[in-house]
Amino acid sequence: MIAKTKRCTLNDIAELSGVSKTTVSMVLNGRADEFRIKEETRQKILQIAEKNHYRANIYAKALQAQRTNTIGLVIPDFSNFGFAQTSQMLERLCRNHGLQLLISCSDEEPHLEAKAIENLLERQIDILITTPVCQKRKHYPYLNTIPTIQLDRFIADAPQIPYIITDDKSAVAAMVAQMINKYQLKEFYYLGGLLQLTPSEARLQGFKCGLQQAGLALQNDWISHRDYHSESGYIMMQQLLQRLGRLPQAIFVASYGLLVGVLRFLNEHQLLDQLSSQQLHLATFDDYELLNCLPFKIHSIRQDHEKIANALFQAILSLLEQKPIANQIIPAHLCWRD
Amino acid sequence: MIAKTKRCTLNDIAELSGVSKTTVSMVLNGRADEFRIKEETRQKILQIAEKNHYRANIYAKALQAQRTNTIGLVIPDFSNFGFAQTSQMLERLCRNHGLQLLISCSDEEPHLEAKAIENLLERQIDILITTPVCQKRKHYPYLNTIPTIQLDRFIADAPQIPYIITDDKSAVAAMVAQMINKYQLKEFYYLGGLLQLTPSEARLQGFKCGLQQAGLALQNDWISHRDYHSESGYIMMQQLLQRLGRLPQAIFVASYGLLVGVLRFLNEHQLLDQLSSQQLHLATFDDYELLNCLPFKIHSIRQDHEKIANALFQAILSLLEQKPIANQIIPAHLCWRD
DNA sequence: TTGTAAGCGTTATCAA
DNA sequence: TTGATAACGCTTACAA
Repeated sequence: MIAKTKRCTLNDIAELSGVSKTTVSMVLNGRADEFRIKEETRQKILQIAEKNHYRANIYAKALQAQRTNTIGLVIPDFSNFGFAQTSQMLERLCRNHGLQLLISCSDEEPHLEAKAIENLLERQIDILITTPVCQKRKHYPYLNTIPTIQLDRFIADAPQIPYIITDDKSAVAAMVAQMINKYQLKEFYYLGGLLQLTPSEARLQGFKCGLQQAGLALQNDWISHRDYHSESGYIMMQQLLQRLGRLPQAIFVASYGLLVGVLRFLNEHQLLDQLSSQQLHLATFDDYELLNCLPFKIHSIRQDHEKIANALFQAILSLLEQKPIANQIIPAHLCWRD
Repeated sequence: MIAKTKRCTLNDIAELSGVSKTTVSMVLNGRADEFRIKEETRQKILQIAEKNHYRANIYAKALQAQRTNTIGLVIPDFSNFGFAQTSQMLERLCRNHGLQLLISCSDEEPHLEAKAIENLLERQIDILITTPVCQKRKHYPYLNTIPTIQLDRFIADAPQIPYIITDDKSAVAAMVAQMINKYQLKEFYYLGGLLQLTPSEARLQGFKCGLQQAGLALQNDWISHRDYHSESGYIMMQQLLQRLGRLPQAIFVASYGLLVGVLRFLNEHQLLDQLSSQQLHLATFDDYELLNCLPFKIHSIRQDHEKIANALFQAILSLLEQKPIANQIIPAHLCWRD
């Protein structure tokens, strides 16, 4: 808005058409039939509204309807391809249904997350979708205040808050077990991210499961954990190599970010050709198109962001109708590159 | 909001404190001094508001203030790292200043763009930031209605609408010229995206400039153009190879998406080692961390998304104060990998 | 078939 | 130092 030619309101249209606000409101909301507005009046109003580019003021609407048709979404990171995909699809779905998605970013920082959520609550969002940064319910005092859906992760001690996540565990287990069999692996290392996040936990569990399924006994020093920055991938790879004094037979990396660090390390130490010659078998969680463009094969696990977005949207619709929703665990796809 | 325990309003706080709405409003807006509200009253109100988790209804506020403190942003693609970065930083800046950024996505489709913008206008955004998909002003009839900033591209026949873009031309020219000198190039091919977009045009101009600066005469068949999908990179590379019957000496690729296609082609045809052995020199617009992890060197150009976001934000502030703003052309950085 | 009036939660103006 | 009231633009009982 901001100064400039004043917007045209319901009242303006009413005056121009020589009828009352009520009539205009009914016609413009497609309830002309319901109230048996004369065809002639109807046409006139429609025409005048059209000509004047009338657009209802949603703030007035929200105020009187006591509902904003607005959904808040807090993700850790825009530049994370997966969250970007999910957000993009969800935004489209919402928009097509007259809902406005407000996207914010926590940067994995508790205080930024708190600020983002506080801001969304101020904006009277009808529903909150969040990827919680903290693990305890006590960090989220507003939880009873607003219908909430957890995305990608969940708070351990809030069983009544529904979540929509990827089935990390099954996917990792399947991939790990199959790799062991296929390559006759005698050892398998694991580089993971922040263990307190539920997906990290699930991926690690999947890894252990996979070993078990394939009958390979887990050794203590196979598992490393740090955070999800690519730098951590670099460091873990470096430490692993120092410890072993040689390249391991196989490594599962828990995220693409970590993989980038691992690759950078291997590249800087001229070890990438060990990958090409299959001396080292690499697999990663997350899938990127670039993995198809490398002179070595890295298997990957692709989350189904479309399904996730759809599930989120269905959940939104249910909540808006006050219906309860169930947790959803969306399968992931194994991408084999041979 | 959606049913649940009714939110607490100004009125509620007023009744609880035994004063009028006016007083509460003044205190809660930090204007207690201005109106010389008694310290005692002040404290009581603050306390009661605090205890009841009072949050002002911004819809009521917007309605009465005739201004929404809301900024609309339409980008082509969330999953594009650059746009994601810019959006993320801009969102943070806006939020920290009490502005709400509404992010939408056009998918490079004119009709989706139109819908997204229409939706934002309905939401009474104060300012629109857009990456226009179409080239003619006539596709954007609302342009006089709302203060607008163009991001990354601009419409040719709308010189009065300010834009903020990267200095593609200079960066490409510098990189191309330096590569020619460094590698003693006798030929240089160019794979570009949709020519009607202003950045494509600028990058191509930069390429031509670079040749000229280095004294290399442009040949007709050096330049190919398609859209920005990775598939196009693949196809252009394929056609180039067919045409030449050999690998060229050097190629500049106009975007990371195209580069992915090019690499996929080279990989599928076992040509990547030509890259490692510097038989083929590759450079690309856009910079990704993964380029540091490859067993071959690809030079790149990094846009300064932080500067762009900051420039956008400054422009927003100016426009909100009704001040005019100037076009901005932000320098890019050359990332050499040797 | 259409109009009147109240009310949604704020803020601003003016009065007390 | 504080309060009453109108207004923002819209929807919806209820009235005509």
